[in-house]
Amino acid sequence: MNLDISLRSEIHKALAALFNQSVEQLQIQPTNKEFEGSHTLVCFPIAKVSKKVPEETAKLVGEYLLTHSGIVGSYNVVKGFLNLVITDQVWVEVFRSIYSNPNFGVLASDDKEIMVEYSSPNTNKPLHLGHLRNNFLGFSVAEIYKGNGYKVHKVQIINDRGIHICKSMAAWKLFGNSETPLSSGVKGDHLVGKYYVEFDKVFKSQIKELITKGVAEKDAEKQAPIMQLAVDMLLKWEAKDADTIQLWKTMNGWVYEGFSSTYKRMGVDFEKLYYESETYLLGKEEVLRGVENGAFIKKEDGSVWVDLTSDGLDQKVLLRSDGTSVYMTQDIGTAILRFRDFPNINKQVYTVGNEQEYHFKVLFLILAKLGYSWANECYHLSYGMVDLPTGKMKSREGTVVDADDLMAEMVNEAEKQTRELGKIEDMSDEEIKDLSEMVGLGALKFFLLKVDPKKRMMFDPAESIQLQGHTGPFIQYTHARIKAILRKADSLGILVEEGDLQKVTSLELAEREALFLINSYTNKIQEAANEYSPAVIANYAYDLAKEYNQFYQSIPIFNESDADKLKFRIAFSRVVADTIKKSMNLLGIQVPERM
RNA sequence: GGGCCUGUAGCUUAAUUGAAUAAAGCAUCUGACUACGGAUCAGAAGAUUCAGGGUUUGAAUCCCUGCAGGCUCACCA
Repeated sequence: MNLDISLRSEIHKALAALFNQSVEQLQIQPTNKEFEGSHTLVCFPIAKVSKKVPEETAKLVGEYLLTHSGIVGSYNVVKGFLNLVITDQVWVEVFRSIYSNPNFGVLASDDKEIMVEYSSPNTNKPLHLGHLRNNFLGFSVAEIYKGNGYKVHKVQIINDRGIHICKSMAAWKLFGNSETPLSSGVKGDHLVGKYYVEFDKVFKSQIKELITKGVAEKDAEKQAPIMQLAVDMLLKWEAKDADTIQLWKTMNGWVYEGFSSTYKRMGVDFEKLYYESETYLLGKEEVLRGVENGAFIKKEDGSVWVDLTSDGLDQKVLLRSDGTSVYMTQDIGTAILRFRDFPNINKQVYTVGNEQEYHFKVLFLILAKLGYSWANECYHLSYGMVDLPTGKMKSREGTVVDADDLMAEMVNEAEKQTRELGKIEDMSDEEIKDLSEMVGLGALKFFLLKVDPKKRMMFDPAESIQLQGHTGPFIQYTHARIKAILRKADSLGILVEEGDLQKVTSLELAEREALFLINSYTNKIQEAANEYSPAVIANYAYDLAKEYNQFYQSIPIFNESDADKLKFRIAFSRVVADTIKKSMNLLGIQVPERM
C-alpha cells in the first residue's frame, strides 16, 4: 500500500464530508519529535474553507479520520496542527509491501532521456579538488536520474586545444629534454602540468626583465619570447602544421592516460567523449549561418557578435576579427552535435562551476536564436567553489589540492584507522586494500556531496578525514553492522516468510520512525532529481543510518522472546541495509559487508 | 558601477515551495559494552538565523534598505 496516497485520499474524504469542501494542496509534514504521531496536517489553510478556527477544524478532521479511515489510530491537536498516529497494523502492512517488492524505490521508466555533462577539464594540468566536486556531483546526478527511470548519457567535453596546452608544449619544447612519463616515472597529466607551471615561471621572469628594460607591462606580456612561442604554436596548430600537431597529440595522450587512472579511482565513467578540437568547426559554421539569417551581426573588422541587449545582457563576440573561434563558438558546436548524436534526449545538464553562469545564460539564448527548440531544455548545474581554510585555492600560490594526492591520503588514512580498530584481522591484505579504498573514497565523496551544490563550500582536510559523525563511513559502518546481524540470522537458520510479518501487531517508536524514513525514499529520489541535488540523498542516508542506530541501541533483536517480532526486526534490518546501500550507490559510494 | 549568489551554536552544515520551542555533526563536559560490531548510543552545554524595517494568523524562508563576503560583466577558457 502507498501510505501517502491513502492518507491524502482519506483527508480529502474527511474534508468533503465535514465541510463539503475540497482543498487542492494539503499541507502534510513530519510530526515534530516532541509530539506523538508521524504525520501532521497543517490546518491553518483549511480553516479558511471550514469557516472554523484552526484548532476546531483540526479536531473535527482528526475525529473523522479516527472513526472512518482505518489508518489513523489516534490523534492530538496542538494549536492548528493535527498530529496523526498511524496504527501499527498499517505500518506493518506498509513494511510488508516494501519488503516483498524487490524493485522498491526504482521508479518506472517513462522513456525520458537525459544527457549529463561533467568533468570537462583542460588538458594542461592534473585534476584538483574543484574537479572532484564536479565529478562526484555530475556522476551522482546522473545516477539519481537513472534511479528516476531516465535513460542517461554521461558525457564530457575535453578542452584539448587552445593557448593553455600550447603553453605546456612550449615549455616542454624548451626545457623538456624529451622527458616522457615513461622516462621520468611521472604520471602523464602531472608531467604536462609541470611544464605548464614551468611556462608560467619563465614567462613571469621574462616579463620582469622586459619591464626593467623599460617596456610597458602590457607589451611585455606580448613580447615575452616564451609567450610568442606558445602563440606561434597555436597558429601553427590551426594551420595543421605536422610537427605541432604531433607534439600536441603526444602531450594530450599523456594527459588522457593520467586522467583515465584518476577517473578509475574516482569511480566515474563516460559514455561518450567530445573534444573541442572536433566541435569548434561546427560551431563556426553555425555562427556564420547565424550571420546569414540575421541572428548575428558582422562588424566591419570581420568579427561576429550577438546582440543580447534586448535580453538584458550585452553584446558578445562569437568569432574574432581574424576569423578564429572563441570559447562560446565551440560550445555552440558541441551542443548541436550532441542533440544530433542523441536526438531523443529531453534535457541536457551542464555540470560547471558558478563562475560560468553568465556564459551559459548567453549560450542558451544563442542556441534559441539559432532556432533550436531544445535550447530551453538545457540546464546549467551550477555549483559553488571549494575553499580551503586558508582561503581560495590558487594555482599561482601553490595552494591547489591535487585530486590524486587527496584520494591517496584519504585511502591511507582509512587504512590506518581500520587497522587501529583491529576488527579485520582475518582479512587478507587485498581485502583490506579494497575496504580502505571504499572507506577513504566514501568519506571524500560524502564530504563533498553532503553540501547543497549551489553553495560554496569549505574543505577542511582535518575534518574531511574524520570517519565519525556526519560522514560516509558512519553510514558504511551502519550497513556493515546490519550485515553482521543478517549473517548471524542466517547462521541461526532464521528464515523470514512474508506471512510472518503480519503477525506483528505492535511496533517500537524507533521502528516506526525508521519506517517513516524508508517509506519516504521514493519521494527523496524525486526531490533530489528535481533539485539536481545529491545532498538530498546524502542527508537522507545519514538520517536513516542514525535512526537505525538508535533502534539498534535500544531494542534487542536476538534476545527478543517473541519469535514474530524477532523475524520482523531481521526483515526490517535487511530493508534498512538495502535502502542505505541504494542511497549510497546514488552518490557513487560503495558500502562494505564488514569494516 | 551593473547583474547573480551567499550570510544560521566556537567551527562545518540541515531546515529556504511561509508553520509548532530552528535540527545535526565536530570540538567541550558527563554517562553506557559478561547482550546483536563503541567508526555506536544516551545526556549536558552551546542561536538576537548579519542589521533594521515591512507583508502575514504565522518569517531563517517572501518584500525593501543597509552591511559583509563571493562570482561575473574579455576579440581568455
